[in-house]
Amino acid sequence: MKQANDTCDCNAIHEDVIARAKNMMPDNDQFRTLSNLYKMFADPTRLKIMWALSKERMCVCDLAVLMGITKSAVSHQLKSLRLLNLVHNEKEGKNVYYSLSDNHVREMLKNGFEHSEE
Amino acid sequence: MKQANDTCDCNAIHEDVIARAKNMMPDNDQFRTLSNLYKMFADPTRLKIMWALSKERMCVCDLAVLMGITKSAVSHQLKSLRLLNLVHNEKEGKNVYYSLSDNHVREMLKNGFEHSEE
DNA sequence: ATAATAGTTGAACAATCGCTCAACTGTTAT
DNA sequence: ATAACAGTTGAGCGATTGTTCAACTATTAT
Repeated sequence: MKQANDTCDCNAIHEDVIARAKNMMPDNDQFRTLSNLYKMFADPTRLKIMWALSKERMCVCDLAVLMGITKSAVSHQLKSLRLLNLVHNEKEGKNVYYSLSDNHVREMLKNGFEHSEE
Repeated sequence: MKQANDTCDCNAIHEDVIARAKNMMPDNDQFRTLSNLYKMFADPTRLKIMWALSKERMCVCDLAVLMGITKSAVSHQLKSLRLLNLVHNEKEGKNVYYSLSDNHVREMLKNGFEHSEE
């Protein structure tokens, strides 16, 4: 029996099933990209930040007080969110105001909370 | 000026904003639970496994061949998914067949891929 | 009985993550 | 100018994560 893959440690049991799946399967980059998006929602702090911003525009200090962590911690998380274009910021004097980038993020949050209430 | 929180290192700049948010804010457990759900989607391997199972019921070996990793790695990930009730399994002889638990998971995947194509 | 295969499990390891701390920039007030 | 404050950044840390490896159970075939 043939080994279907270099790194896998077993034989293909249902070759037809595997072939069908392989045919439709999105490429690795798509999985990686999508998992990186979900990663942003996979931490309570970031989730809380996004929830807060979905309600109202806030500056870094507001968020820090609300979450009970340092400005630095908030800023680090905001940077990750910014890199994935989930939030954007506007500087006004000494303050930097953050808000959600678009309604898609808001929708993902809403769906999530609706599901978790089921 | 008063320090609004023990662990935070700054003063409340917009107390009204913070108060409003605090009022509506889901409790920490909800954020934690929801982030744990998203965590399952936050890894390329698990994402691929769920995508595959959204197409067809598969045994562990099928998945291992399809992903090009060991049965053990697949099994570990399936355990995490099982614990959150995202997949369920049926033993048949030597094989254990996995499928998605419900259409909600399928929908989350679909939404994700649709968004990542934008 | 024995061997072979499917799958699970726990230990171990490298890699990644989230936070704190300290140092820094930039803006405002004195 | 100087001080105070908002925010960012990078190093460092403890904790978590994903994988491999080896040992194990359970089922099937010889």
